[in-house]
Amino acid sequence: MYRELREAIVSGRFQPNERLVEADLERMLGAGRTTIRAALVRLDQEGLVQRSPNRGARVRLISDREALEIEQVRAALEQMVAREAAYRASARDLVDLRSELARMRAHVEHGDPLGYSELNASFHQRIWAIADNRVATALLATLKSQSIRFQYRTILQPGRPVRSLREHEAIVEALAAGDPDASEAMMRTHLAHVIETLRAAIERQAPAVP
Amino acid sequence: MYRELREAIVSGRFQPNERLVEADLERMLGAGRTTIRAALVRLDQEGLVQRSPNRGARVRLISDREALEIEQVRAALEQMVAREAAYRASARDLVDLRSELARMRAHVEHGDPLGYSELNASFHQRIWAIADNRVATALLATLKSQSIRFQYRTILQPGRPVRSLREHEAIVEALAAGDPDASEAMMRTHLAHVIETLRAAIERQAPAVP
DNA sequence: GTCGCTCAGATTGTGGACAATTCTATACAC
DNA sequence: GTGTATAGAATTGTCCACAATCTGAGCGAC
Repeated sequence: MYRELREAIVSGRFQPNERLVEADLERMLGAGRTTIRAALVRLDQEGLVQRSPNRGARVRLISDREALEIEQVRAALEQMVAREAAYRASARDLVDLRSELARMRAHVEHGDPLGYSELNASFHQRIWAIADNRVATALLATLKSQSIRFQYRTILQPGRPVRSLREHEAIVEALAAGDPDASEAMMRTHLAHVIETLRAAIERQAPAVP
Repeated sequence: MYRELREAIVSGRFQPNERLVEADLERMLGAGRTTIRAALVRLDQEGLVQRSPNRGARVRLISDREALEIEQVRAALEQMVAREAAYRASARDLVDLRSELARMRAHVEHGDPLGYSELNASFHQRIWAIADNRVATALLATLKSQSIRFQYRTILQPGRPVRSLREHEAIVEALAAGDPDASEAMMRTHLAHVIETLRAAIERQAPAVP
Protein backbone atom coordinates (compact mmCIF):
# COMPACT_ATOMS: atom_id res chain seq x y z
CA MET A 1 0.00 0.00 0.00
CA TYR A 2 2.77 2.37 0.97
CA ARG A 3 4.65 1.23 -2.14
CA GLU A 4 1.65 1.84 -4.38
CA LEU A 5 0.91 5.29 -3.05
CA ARG A 6 4.58 6.20 -3.20
CA GLU A 7 4.81 5.05 -6.78
CA ALA A 8 1.71 7.04 -7.69
CA ILE A 9 3.22 10.19 -6.25
CA VAL A 10 6.76 9.80 -7.57
CA SER A 11 5.56 8.87 -11.04
CA GLY A 12 3.52 12.03 -11.11
CA ARG A 13 0.01 10.54 -11.15
CA PHE A 14 -0.80 13.07 -8.45
CA GLN A 15 0.04 16.70 -9.04
CA PRO A 16 2.21 18.60 -6.58
CA ASN A 17 0.07 20.21 -3.91
CA GLU A 18 -2.88 17.98 -4.81
CA ARG A 19 -5.02 17.01 -1.84
CA LEU A 20 -4.89 13.38 -0.78
CA VAL A 21 -8.26 12.74 0.83
CA GLU A 22 -8.21 9.52 2.78
CA ALA A 23 -11.68 8.42 1.73
CA ASP A 24 -10.82 8.89 -1.95
CA LEU A 25 -7.59 6.95 -1.68
CA GLU A 26 -9.53 4.24 0.13
CA ARG A 27 -11.69 3.63 -2.94
CA MET A 28 -8.93 4.31 -5.40
CA LEU A 29 -6.49 1.84 -3.87
CA GLY A 30 -8.92 -0.62 -2.34
CA ALA A 31 -7.64 -0.57 1.24
CA GLY A 32 -9.06 0.46 4.58
CA ARG A 33 -8.57 3.95 5.82
CA THR A 34 -6.32 2.71 8.63
CA THR A 35 -3.88 1.32 6.09
CA ILE A 36 -4.00 4.44 3.94
CA ARG A 37 -3.36 6.50 7.01
CA ALA A 38 -0.24 4.56 7.94
CA ALA A 39 1.09 4.99 4.42
CA LEU A 40 0.48 8.74 4.55
CA VAL A 41 2.31 9.02 7.85
CA ARG A 42 5.32 7.26 6.36
CA LEU A 43 5.31 9.37 3.24
CA ASP A 44 5.05 12.48 5.37
CA GLN A 45 8.13 11.50 7.34
CA GLU A 46 9.84 10.75 4.05
CA GLY A 47 9.09 14.22 2.74
CA LEU A 48 6.92 13.17 -0.20
CA VAL A 49 3.68 14.21 1.46
CA GLN A 50 2.80 17.11 3.71
CA ARG A 51 0.27 16.56 6.49
CA SER A 52 -1.20 19.34 8.62
CA PRO A 53 -3.30 18.60 11.69
CA ASN A 54 -7.01 18.20 10.96
CA ARG A 55 -6.41 19.42 7.43
CA GLY A 56 -5.23 16.29 5.77
CA ALA A 57 -2.41 15.45 3.42
CA ARG A 58 -1.15 16.93 0.18
CA VAL A 59 1.52 15.95 -2.27
CA ARG A 60 4.46 17.95 -1.09
CA LEU A 61 5.49 20.75 -3.43
CA ILE A 62 9.25 21.11 -3.59
CA SER A 63 10.14 24.75 -4.05
CA ASP A 64 12.93 25.93 -6.34
CA ARG A 65 14.98 26.84 -3.35
CA GLU A 66 14.50 23.46 -1.75
CA ALA A 67 15.41 21.73 -4.99
CA LEU A 68 18.74 23.53 -4.92
CA GLU A 69 19.28 22.59 -1.28
CA ILE A 70 18.55 18.97 -2.10
CA GLU A 71 20.99 19.07 -4.98
CA GLN A 72 23.70 20.47 -2.70
CA VAL A 73 23.12 17.74 -0.17
CA ARG A 74 23.16 15.16 -2.91
CA ALA A 75 26.45 16.56 -4.18
CA ALA A 76 28.03 16.31 -0.74
CA LEU A 77 26.96 12.70 -0.37
CA GLU A 78 27.91 11.66 -3.89
CA GLN A 79 31.40 13.08 -3.40
CA MET A 80 31.91 11.01 -0.30
CA VAL A 81 30.46 7.96 -1.97
CA ALA A 82 32.71 8.39 -5.02
CA ARG A 83 35.76 8.57 -2.77
CA GLU A 84 34.71 5.41 -0.98
CA ALA A 85 34.00 3.67 -4.28
CA ALA A 86 37.55 4.43 -5.41
CA TYR A 87 38.86 2.35 -2.51
CA ARG A 88 36.53 -0.54 -3.18
CA ALA A 89 35.90 -0.80 -6.94
CA SER A 90 36.77 -4.25 -8.33
CA ALA A 91 37.84 -5.03 -11.89
CA ARG A 92 34.35 -6.36 -12.49
CA ASP A 93 32.80 -3.13 -11.23
CA LEU A 94 34.87 -1.14 -13.70
CA VAL A 95 33.80 -3.35 -16.59
CA ASP A 96 30.18 -2.75 -15.63
CA LEU A 97 30.67 1.00 -15.32
CA ARG A 98 32.36 1.19 -18.71
CA SER A 99 29.60 -0.74 -20.42
CA GLU A 100 27.07 1.55 -18.78
CA LEU A 101 29.09 4.46 -20.12
CA ALA A 102 29.01 3.01 -23.62
CA ARG A 103 25.24 2.77 -23.54
CA MET A 104 25.02 6.35 -22.31
CA ARG A 105 27.23 7.49 -25.15
CA ALA A 106 24.91 5.78 -27.63
CA HIS A 107 21.91 7.67 -26.29
CA VAL A 108 23.76 10.97 -26.49
CA GLU A 109 24.82 10.32 -30.06
CA HIS A 110 21.26 9.46 -31.04
CA GLY A 111 20.04 12.66 -29.42
CA ASP A 112 17.91 10.94 -26.79
CA PRO A 113 18.30 12.97 -23.60
CA LEU A 114 15.47 11.18 -21.79
CA GLY A 115 16.95 7.75 -22.30
CA TYR A 116 20.30 9.21 -21.29
CA SER A 117 18.75 10.57 -18.10
CA GLU A 118 17.52 7.13 -17.07
CA LEU A 119 20.90 5.54 -17.61
CA ASN A 120 22.44 8.45 -15.76
CA ALA A 121 20.43 7.47 -12.70
CA SER A 122 21.47 3.85 -12.84
CA PHE A 123 25.09 4.85 -13.39
CA HIS A 124 25.10 6.76 -10.13
CA GLN A 125 23.31 3.95 -8.33
CA ARG A 126 26.02 1.60 -9.48
CA ILE A 127 28.59 3.78 -7.75
CA TRP A 128 26.50 3.81 -4.58
CA ALA A 129 26.51 0.03 -4.62
CA ILE A 130 30.29 -0.09 -5.00
CA ALA A 131 30.82 2.30 -2.09
CA ASP A 132 28.66 -0.02 0.02
CA ASN A 133 27.41 2.55 2.52
CA ARG A 134 23.78 1.74 3.22
CA VAL A 135 23.05 4.89 5.15
CA ALA A 136 24.28 7.07 2.30
CA THR A 137 22.48 4.98 -0.30
CA ALA A 138 19.17 5.22 1.51
CA LEU A 139 19.45 8.98 1.89
CA LEU A 140 20.43 9.47 -1.74
CA ALA A 141 17.46 7.40 -2.85
CA THR A 142 14.92 9.45 -0.89
CA LEU A 143 16.53 12.70 -2.03
CA LYS A 144 16.23 11.56 -5.60
CA SER A 145 12.54 10.74 -5.27
CA GLN A 146 11.90 14.16 -3.75
CA SER A 147 13.61 16.08 -6.52
CA ILE A 148 12.49 13.92 -9.43
CA ARG A 149 10.30 16.67 -10.84
CA PHE A 150 13.41 18.80 -11.44
CA GLN A 151 15.55 16.30 -13.28
CA TYR A 152 14.49 17.35 -16.77
CA ARG A 153 15.35 20.96 -16.15
CA THR A 154 19.02 20.12 -16.38
CA ILE A 155 19.28 17.29 -18.85
CA LEU A 156 17.08 18.98 -21.45
CA GLN A 157 19.35 22.02 -21.65
CA PRO A 158 21.09 22.19 -25.02
CA GLY A 159 24.61 20.82 -24.91
CA ARG A 160 24.20 19.44 -21.42
CA PRO A 161 24.16 15.71 -22.28
CA VAL A 162 27.49 15.92 -24.13
CA ARG A 163 29.21 17.66 -21.25
CA SER A 164 27.54 15.42 -18.72
CA LEU A 165 28.83 12.35 -20.53
CA ARG A 166 32.39 13.69 -20.51
CA GLU A 167 32.14 14.31 -16.78
CA HIS A 168 30.97 10.77 -16.20
CA GLU A 169 33.89 9.46 -18.22
CA ALA A 170 36.27 11.45 -16.04
CA ILE A 171 34.71 9.90 -12.92
CA VAL A 172 35.18 6.39 -14.24
CA GLU A 173 38.78 7.10 -15.13
CA ALA A 174 39.49 8.31 -11.62
CA LEU A 175 37.78 5.25 -10.14
CA ALA A 176 39.76 2.99 -12.46
CA ALA A 177 42.97 4.64 -11.29
CA GLY A 178 41.92 3.85 -7.73
CA ASP A 179 42.39 7.51 -6.89
CA PRO A 180 40.02 8.61 -4.11
CA ASP A 181 40.96 12.30 -4.30
CA ALA A 182 40.45 12.45 -8.04
CA SER A 183 37.20 10.49 -7.88
CA GLU A 184 35.81 12.85 -5.29
CA ALA A 185 37.02 15.87 -7.25
CA MET A 186 35.53 14.67 -10.55
CA MET A 187 32.22 13.97 -8.88
CA ARG A 188 32.35 17.38 -7.28
CA THR A 189 32.84 19.25 -10.53
CA HIS A 190 30.21 17.10 -12.21
CA LEU A 191 27.57 17.97 -9.62
CA ALA A 192 28.68 21.59 -9.41
CA HIS A 193 27.81 21.82 -13.09
CA VAL A 194 24.46 20.12 -12.50
CA ILE A 195 23.67 22.63 -9.76
CA GLU A 196 24.79 25.54 -11.91
CA THR A 197 22.63 24.35 -14.80
CA LEU A 198 19.65 23.92 -12.51
CA ARG A 199 20.12 27.33 -10.96
CA ALA A 200 20.30 28.94 -14.38
CA ALA A 201 17.19 27.09 -15.58
CA ILE A 202 15.27 28.19 -12.50
CA GLU A 203 16.32 31.81 -12.78
CA ARG A 204 15.49 31.94 -16.45
CA GLN A 205 12.03 30.57 -15.75
CA ALA A 206 11.35 32.84 -12.76
CA PRO A 207 13.11 36.11 -13.52
CA ALA A 208 13.95 38.75 -10.95
CA VAL A 209 11.18 39.05 -8.39
CA PRO A 210 10.92 42.70 -7.20
CA MET B 1 2.96 11.54 21.46
CA TYR B 2 5.54 11.05 18.74
CA ARG B 3 7.70 13.62 20.50
CA GLU B 4 7.37 11.84 23.83
CA LEU B 5 8.17 8.41 22.49
CA ARG B 6 11.06 9.80 20.50
CA GLU B 7 12.45 11.54 23.54
CA ALA B 8 12.13 8.35 25.58
CA ILE B 9 14.12 6.41 22.99
CA VAL B 10 16.80 9.01 22.27
CA SER B 11 17.36 9.72 25.96
CA GLY B 12 17.93 6.03 26.53
CA ARG B 13 14.90 5.21 28.69
CA PHE B 14 14.43 2.22 26.42
CA GLN B 15 17.34 -0.09 25.77
CA PRO B 16 18.49 -0.82 22.23
CA ASN B 17 16.63 -3.83 20.87
CA GLU B 18 14.00 -3.58 23.60
CA ARG B 19 10.54 -4.58 22.44
CA LEU B 20 7.99 -1.81 22.19
CA VAL B 21 4.65 -3.52 22.78
CA GLU B 22 1.80 -1.27 21.75
CA ALA B 23 -0.44 -2.19 24.67
CA ASP B 24 2.32 -1.39 27.18
CA LEU B 25 3.08 1.96 25.59
CA GLU B 26 -0.65 2.67 25.62
CA ARG B 27 -0.74 2.50 29.40
CA MET B 28 2.69 4.01 29.85
CA LEU B 29 1.99 7.10 27.77
CA GLY B 30 -1.77 7.38 28.24
CA ALA B 31 -2.82 7.39 24.61
CA GLY B 32 -4.88 5.12 22.41
CA ARG B 33 -3.22 2.36 20.47
CA THR B 34 -3.98 4.10 17.17
CA THR B 35 -1.94 7.10 18.23
CA ILE B 36 0.92 4.97 19.51
CA ARG B 37 0.88 3.10 16.23
CA ALA B 38 1.22 6.28 14.17
CA ALA B 39 4.18 7.35 16.28
CA LEU B 40 5.87 3.98 15.81
CA VAL B 41 5.41 4.18 12.04
CA ARG B 42 7.07 7.58 12.01
CA LEU B 43 9.94 6.49 14.20
CA ASP B 44 10.41 3.46 11.99
CA GLN B 45 10.74 5.62 8.92
CA GLU B 46 13.14 7.82 10.86
CA GLY B 47 15.34 4.86 11.71
CA LEU B 48 14.94 5.01 15.47
CA VAL B 49 12.63 2.01 15.63
CA GLN B 50 12.52 -1.23 13.70
CA ARG B 51 9.16 -2.76 12.84
CA SER B 52 8.68 -6.21 11.38
CA PRO B 53 5.29 -7.37 10.08
CA ASN B 54 3.12 -9.03 12.70
CA ARG B 55 6.05 -9.03 15.10
CA GLY B 56 5.93 -5.53 16.40
CA ALA B 57 8.47 -2.82 17.01
CA ARG B 58 11.84 -2.68 18.73
CA VAL B 59 14.24 0.08 19.54
CA ARG B 60 16.60 -0.05 16.60
CA LEU B 61 20.08 -1.26 17.47
CA ILE B 62 22.73 0.64 15.54
CA SER B 63 25.63 -1.65 14.75
CA ASP B 64 29.24 -0.55 14.96
CA ARG B 65 29.47 -0.66 11.22
CA GLU B 66 26.37 1.45 10.78
CA ALA B 67 27.66 3.97 13.31
CA LEU B 68 30.74 4.44 11.15
CA GLU B 69 28.62 4.81 8.04
CA ILE B 70 26.50 7.42 9.79
CA GLU B 71 29.60 9.30 10.85
CA GLN B 72 30.89 9.32 7.29
CA VAL B 73 27.63 10.69 5.99
CA ARG B 74 27.61 13.26 8.72
CA ALA B 75 31.15 14.29 7.78
CA ALA B 76 30.19 14.76 4.15
CA LEU B 77 27.23 16.94 5.08
CA GLU B 78 29.08 18.97 7.69
CA GLN B 79 31.82 19.77 5.18
CA MET B 80 29.31 21.11 2.73
CA VAL B 81 27.52 23.02 5.45
CA ALA B 82 30.79 24.55 6.70
CA ARG B 83 31.60 25.75 3.19
CA GLU B 84 28.19 27.33 2.86
CA ALA B 85 28.49 28.91 6.30
CA ALA B 86 31.74 30.57 5.22
CA TYR B 87 29.83 32.44 2.50
CA ARG B 88 27.07 33.51 4.85
CA ALA B 89 28.49 34.08 8.33
CA SER B 90 27.78 37.56 9.66
CA ALA B 91 29.86 39.47 12.20
CA ARG B 92 27.24 38.63 14.77
CA ASP B 93 27.47 34.93 13.96
CA LEU B 94 31.21 35.02 14.54
CA VAL B 95 30.80 36.70 17.90
CA ASP B 96 28.38 33.96 18.90
CA LEU B 97 30.67 31.20 17.70
CA ARG B 98 33.63 32.65 19.56
CA SER B 99 31.70 32.92 22.80
CA GLU B 100 30.59 29.32 22.34
CA LEU B 101 34.26 28.41 21.87
CA ALA B 102 35.18 30.21 25.08
CA ARG B 103 32.64 28.19 27.01
CA MET B 104 33.92 24.99 25.45
CA ARG B 105 37.45 25.90 26.44
CA ALA B 106 36.33 26.40 30.02
CA HIS B 107 34.84 22.93 30.15
CA VAL B 108 38.00 21.38 28.72
CA GLU B 109 40.16 23.21 31.24
CA HIS B 110 37.97 22.02 34.10
CA GLY B 111 38.20 18.46 32.80
CA ASP B 112 34.48 18.11 32.06
CA PRO B 113 34.22 16.11 28.83
CA LEU B 114 30.46 15.56 29.16
CA GLY B 115 29.71 19.25 29.45
CA TYR B 116 32.09 19.81 26.55
CA SER B 117 30.23 17.24 24.50
CA GLU B 118 26.94 19.08 24.92
CA LEU B 119 28.43 22.40 23.88
CA ASN B 120 30.07 20.62 21.00
CA ALA B 121 26.63 19.65 19.71
CA SER B 122 25.28 23.17 19.97
CA PHE B 123 28.41 24.56 18.30
CA HIS B 124 27.80 22.43 15.24
CA GLN B 125 24.11 23.30 15.23
CA ARG B 126 25.05 26.95 15.18
CA ILE B 127 26.99 26.36 12.00
CA TRP B 128 24.03 24.54 10.49
CA ALA B 129 21.89 27.56 11.21
CA ILE B 130 24.37 29.90 9.55
CA ALA B 131 24.54 27.77 6.42
CA ASP B 132 20.76 27.96 6.25
CA ASN B 133 20.13 24.74 4.35
CA ARG B 134 17.03 23.14 5.84
CA VAL B 135 17.38 19.86 4.03
CA ALA B 136 20.91 19.36 5.34
CA THR B 137 19.95 20.50 8.83
CA ALA B 138 17.08 18.04 9.03
CA LEU B 139 19.22 15.14 7.88
CA LEU B 140 22.02 16.01 10.26
CA ALA B 141 19.56 16.13 13.14
CA THR B 142 18.14 12.69 12.49
CA LEU B 143 21.60 11.23 11.96
CA LYS B 144 22.64 12.64 15.29
CA SER B 145 19.72 11.12 17.13
CA GLN B 146 20.46 7.75 15.57
CA SER B 147 24.09 7.72 16.61
CA ILE B 148 23.69 9.34 20.00
CA ARG B 149 24.67 6.16 21.81
CA PHE B 150 28.14 6.37 20.27
CA GLN B 151 29.02 9.94 21.11
CA TYR B 152 30.79 9.16 24.37
CA ARG B 153 33.07 6.65 22.74
CA THR B 154 35.00 9.48 21.16
CA ILE B 155 34.83 12.35 23.58
CA LEU B 156 35.81 10.25 26.59
CA GLN B 157 39.08 9.17 25.00
CA PRO B 158 42.05 10.68 26.86
CA GLY B 159 43.39 13.78 25.14
CA ARG B 160 40.47 13.97 22.72
CA PRO B 161 38.77 17.08 24.15
CA VAL B 162 41.93 19.17 23.89
CA ARG B 163 42.50 18.23 20.26
CA SER B 164 38.83 18.58 19.45
CA LEU B 165 38.82 22.09 20.84
CA ARG B 166 41.80 23.07 18.71
CA GLU B 167 40.04 21.73 15.63
CA HIS B 168 36.96 23.76 16.42
CA GLU B 169 39.08 26.87 16.80
CA ALA B 170 40.57 26.25 13.36
CA ILE B 171 37.08 26.00 11.91
CA VAL B 172 36.05 29.32 13.40
CA GLU B 173 39.17 31.00 12.10
CA ALA B 174 38.44 29.77 8.60
CA LEU B 175 34.85 30.95 8.85
CA ALA B 176 36.00 34.33 10.15
CA ALA B 177 38.33 34.64 7.18
CA GLY B 178 35.34 33.99 4.94
CA ASP B 179 37.32 31.20 3.31
CA PRO B 180 35.00 28.43 2.05
CA ASP B 181 37.80 26.07 1.01
CA ALA B 182 39.55 26.36 4.36
CA SER B 183 36.30 26.03 6.30
CA GLU B 184 35.44 22.87 4.47
CA ALA B 185 38.95 21.52 4.87
CA MET B 186 39.09 22.25 8.60
CA MET B 187 35.72 20.58 9.10
CA ARG B 188 36.93 17.63 7.08
CA THR B 189 40.02 17.03 9.16
CA HIS B 190 38.03 17.54 12.35
CA LEU B 191 35.54 14.84 11.43
CA ALA B 192 38.20 12.57 9.99
CA HIS B 193 39.72 12.58 13.46
CA VAL B 194 36.35 11.88 15.05
CA ILE B 195 35.86 8.91 12.75
CA GLU B 196 39.36 7.64 13.38
CA THR B 197 38.86 7.90 17.14
CA LEU B 198 35.55 6.10 16.90
CA ARG B 199 36.99 3.36 14.73
CA ALA B 200 39.84 2.83 17.18
CA ALA B 201 37.45 2.73 20.15
CA ILE B 202 35.27 0.17 18.42
CA GLU B 203 38.17 -2.05 17.42
CA ARG B 204 39.66 -1.92 20.88
CA GLN B 205 36.34 -2.97 22.38
CA ALA B 206 35.66 -5.72 19.84
CA PRO B 207 39.07 -7.13 18.96
CA ALA B 208 39.80 -9.24 15.90
CA VAL B 209 36.90 -11.52 15.15
CA PRO B 210 38.23 -14.80 13.64
C1' DG C 1 17.44 -36.02 24.36
C1' DT C 2 15.51 -34.07 20.28
C1' DC C 3 12.35 -33.23 16.93
C1' DG C 4 7.79 -32.13 15.46
C1' DC C 5 2.99 -31.16 16.57
C1' DT C 6 -0.80 -28.75 18.73
C1' DC C 7 -2.98 -25.34 21.27
C1' DA C 8 -3.56 -21.39 24.34
C1' DG C 9 -1.99 -16.81 25.16
C1' DA C 10 -0.05 -12.62 23.58
C1' DT C 11 0.35 -9.31 20.08
C1' DT C 12 -0.32 -6.96 15.81
C1' DG C 13 -3.40 -5.67 11.63
C1' DT C 14 -7.68 -3.77 9.96
C1' DG C 15 -12.33 -2.16 9.49
C1' DG C 16 -16.13 0.43 11.44
C1' DA C 17 -18.23 3.90 14.49
C1' DC C 18 -18.24 8.15 16.52
C1' DA C 19 -16.19 12.58 18.13
C1' DA C 20 -13.63 16.74 16.88
C1' DT C 21 -12.28 19.95 13.59
C1' DT C 22 -12.22 22.45 9.40
C1' DC C 23 -14.34 24.05 5.23
C1' DT C 24 -18.27 25.93 2.40
C1' DA C 25 -22.28 28.19 1.33
C1' DT C 26 -25.89 30.95 2.66
C1' DA C 27 -28.11 34.64 5.12
C1' DC C 28 -27.94 38.88 7.23
C1' DA C 29 -26.25 43.53 8.83
C1' DC C 30 -24.13 47.68 7.56
C1' DG D 1 -20.39 45.55 -2.02
C1' DT D 2 -18.09 43.98 2.08
C1' DG D 3 -17.85 41.73 6.10
C1' DT D 4 -19.62 38.55 9.72
C1' DA D 5 -22.30 34.85 11.71
C1' DT D 6 -23.93 30.35 11.38
C1' DA D 7 -25.61 25.80 9.89
C1' DG D 8 -24.42 21.86 7.51
C1' DA D 9 -21.22 19.11 4.87
C1' DA D 10 -16.75 17.21 4.45
C1' DT D 11 -12.85 15.45 6.51
C1' DT D 12 -9.66 14.00 9.92
C1' DG D 13 -8.56 11.95 14.71
C1' DT D 14 -9.32 8.35 17.98
C1' DC D 15 -11.33 4.47 20.28
C1' DC D 16 -12.93 -0.13 20.05
C1' DA D 17 -13.83 -4.83 18.50
C1' DC D 18 -12.51 -8.60 16.08
C1' DA D 19 -9.58 -11.15 12.80
C1' DA D 20 -4.92 -12.69 11.61
C1' DT D 21 -0.51 -13.93 13.09
C1' DC D 22 3.19 -15.13 16.00
C1' DT D 23 5.30 -17.23 20.30
C1' DG D 24 6.18 -20.55 23.64
C1' DA D 25 4.85 -24.44 26.57
C1' DG D 26 3.42 -29.01 26.84
C1' DC D 27 3.34 -33.52 24.99
C1' DG D 28 4.25 -37.51 22.42
C1' DA D 29 7.09 -40.24 18.85
C1' DC D 30 11.47 -41.78 17.75
